[in-house]
Amino acid sequence: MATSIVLFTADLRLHDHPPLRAALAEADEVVPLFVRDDNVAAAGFAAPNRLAFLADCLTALDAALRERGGRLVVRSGDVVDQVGAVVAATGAGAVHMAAGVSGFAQDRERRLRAALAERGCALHVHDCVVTAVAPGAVTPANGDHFAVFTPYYRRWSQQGVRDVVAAPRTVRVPSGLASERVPARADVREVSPGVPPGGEAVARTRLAAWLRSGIAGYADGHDDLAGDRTSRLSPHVHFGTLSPVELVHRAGKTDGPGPAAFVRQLCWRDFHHQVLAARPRAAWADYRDRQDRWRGEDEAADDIEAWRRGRTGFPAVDAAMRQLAHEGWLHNRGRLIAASFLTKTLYVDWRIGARHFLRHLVDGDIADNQLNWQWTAGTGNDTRPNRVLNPVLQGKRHDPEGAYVRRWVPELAELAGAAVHEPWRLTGLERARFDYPEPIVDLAEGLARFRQARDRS
DNA sequence: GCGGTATTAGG
DNA sequence: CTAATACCG
Repeated sequence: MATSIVLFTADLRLHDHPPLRAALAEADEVVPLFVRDDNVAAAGFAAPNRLAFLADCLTALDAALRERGGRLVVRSGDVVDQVGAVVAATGAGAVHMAAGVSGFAQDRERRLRAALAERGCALHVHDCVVTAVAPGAVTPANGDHFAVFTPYYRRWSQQGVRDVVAAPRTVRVPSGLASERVPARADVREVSPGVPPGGEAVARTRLAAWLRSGIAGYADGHDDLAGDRTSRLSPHVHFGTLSPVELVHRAGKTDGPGPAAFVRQLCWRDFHHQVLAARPRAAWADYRDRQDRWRGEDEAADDIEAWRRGRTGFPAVDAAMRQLAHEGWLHNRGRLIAASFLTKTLYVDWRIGARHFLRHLVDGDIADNQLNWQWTAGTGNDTRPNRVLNPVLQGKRHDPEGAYVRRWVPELAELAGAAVHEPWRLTGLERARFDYPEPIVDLAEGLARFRQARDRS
């Protein structure tokens, strides 16, 4: 009786799952395996908010497998050792998994391939599970990857995506195979209070609601901080409880600017994945070295601490930082404002900001987070690397009524309208009533510092 | 078919 | 300012 293993990583779903489909097609019994990989924690990647969401995803995956006659097998340790142990216990002839793009994922694939070859077990790595279009599937004429988004977007759109694969009706799992208890969200401590529930069922319900009543307004509404009119699907896409291929198909079914803008954002995600796949070092090193001499933890300790705590004195920045800490999620416009302020105005190393975001974001993704930070810092793929976002103007433009600031900065909740964006304009007596910090930096001085630093290069 | 160069366009 | 491509010798 043939047995295959499906190693789940960032693809915690049963719908549109080619590795699972392939395993079921070739084997009588399949081991759906998740390894809580020690190396993930060792790489500093095990943040409470993500662990809590991950626990939900695994619980839901186990439940969905049980509805189909199977179950999830959970192990802990080094992923290569654990897969090897399951191969030894079951005599499995093949392991199926999704391709990853990071240096971590590429290394994991290499190590698995070598270890499984010794056991006479095949490793099948499937593309288009984590991304809609595989990294390297479209390339420029002279190069291994696209460095500018728009040409990539054109080619990506022409390329199209593979068909959606149906979820299996039954999954037969070998009996007697040891598994740890599936982790529960309650096991995780120090989770932000607003972290949403995870899991494929929740994700699919949310997707259906988004397609029915959210996506049509996305082109107009995506930058509206207070309106909160984005999909909020990013955690589900990050953990793979939603398939980007399925998202492209289902969002693309309807015409109009909303669906097109949404699919374009999915393309941004693939774009960053193909950059990182070709340049894994860009996770922590400048994609383009612009000779920046960023300020670090020592030189800018007070500024960095104020930024992290949401006490910079710039309401739009502080609202964003507090939303991040509370929800483990942040509106995209809030990410841009907070990141531009740290890197361009305070001239602090983008890695410090990227690390803080990774500590909190449920959707914290090595490709998207790091390359978006590089984009903002001007070391990445922005074609205008010197762009600086003014946090006051950004606040007035994207939160014109000030409702977003009042929601997240209660010290300013009594101020009406757009006045919340400039609390320093109040008279001394009024200001004394609000326990809110003075701006930690003069925007003009910050701009001058940045220009001076960049002009040296 | 290649390498250099002009053109276009870019979150 | 520069990637990507169209163009040309």
